[in-house]
Amino acid sequence: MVDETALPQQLWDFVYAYDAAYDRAARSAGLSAAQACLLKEVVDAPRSMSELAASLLCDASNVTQLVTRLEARGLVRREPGQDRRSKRVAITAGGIEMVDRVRGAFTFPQDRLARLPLESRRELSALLDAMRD
Amino acid sequence: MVDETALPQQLWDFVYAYDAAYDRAARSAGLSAAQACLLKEVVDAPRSMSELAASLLCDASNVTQLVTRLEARGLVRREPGQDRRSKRVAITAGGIEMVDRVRGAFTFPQDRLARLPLESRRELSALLDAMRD
DNA sequence: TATTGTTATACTCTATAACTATA
DNA sequence: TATAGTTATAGAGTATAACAATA
Repeated sequence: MVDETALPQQLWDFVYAYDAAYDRAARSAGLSAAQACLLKEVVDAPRSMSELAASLLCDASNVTQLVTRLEARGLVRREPGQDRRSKRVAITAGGIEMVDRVRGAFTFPQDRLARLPLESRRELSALLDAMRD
Repeated sequence: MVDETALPQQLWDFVYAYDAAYDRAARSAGLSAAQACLLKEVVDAPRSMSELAASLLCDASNVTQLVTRLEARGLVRREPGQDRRSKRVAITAGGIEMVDRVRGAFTFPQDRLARLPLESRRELSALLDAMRD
């Protein structure tokens, strides 16, 4: 376990800025970050509601609402699943276009990263290096 | 500008997991992530409402509500600012204790990072290295 | 009984617009 | 007029609990 004290405050700042950048990209496409995340999860293959809850780290009832909103906009489709209880969420052409838009709008928060003290960037690099082994 | 296509999907996964870890830590202390972030901003020195809006990257009206909730729980205090329009948000002893609790509960999502392909970790390291110069 | 998903509900986050008080 | 902050409002994200249908 990596000690928390070894993590520079600036690493959190970087994550925060990265997150905000993603949020901006999603919003520029007319989506919330949560909606964009869900679309990304189903862009390659359909997923069941429970699979989505697991990978999005949220409750199933939340997925229900997210999917309902996305379905109302024609970006995903509920399809019958394996047994008659489960459903698969499949992306539509419109949904794929949205994913592409978000990707295109995303810009790496280089300015924030560049503002990190040398020391912090070194620490982060070292942290990653240590994990290679 | 760093090209978006150079960023591995796994980098986003890492950021996502890091963010979720912070959220868990905050919740284990009975705070939302947004509340914990605000407390962190005022832990060293009082800040005005508008300063908080700027550093939290959100609207001032949002800060008003966050501070109102935190103040109701005795974690921050509104103090008179420079002129009679502005206010400073100061942390209380209870607020400091909360920040410490969140810090103590935060655990680095090492498992996720360890799951990154070597290739991705190398790319991230390289990205950081390149920015040193 | 256990699992999959939904519904009802409540709280928080967030922004926009309109507002008050002060500068 | 401009600035700091608040209030009113609305939409979205989120979880808990209770529920229906299926296994």
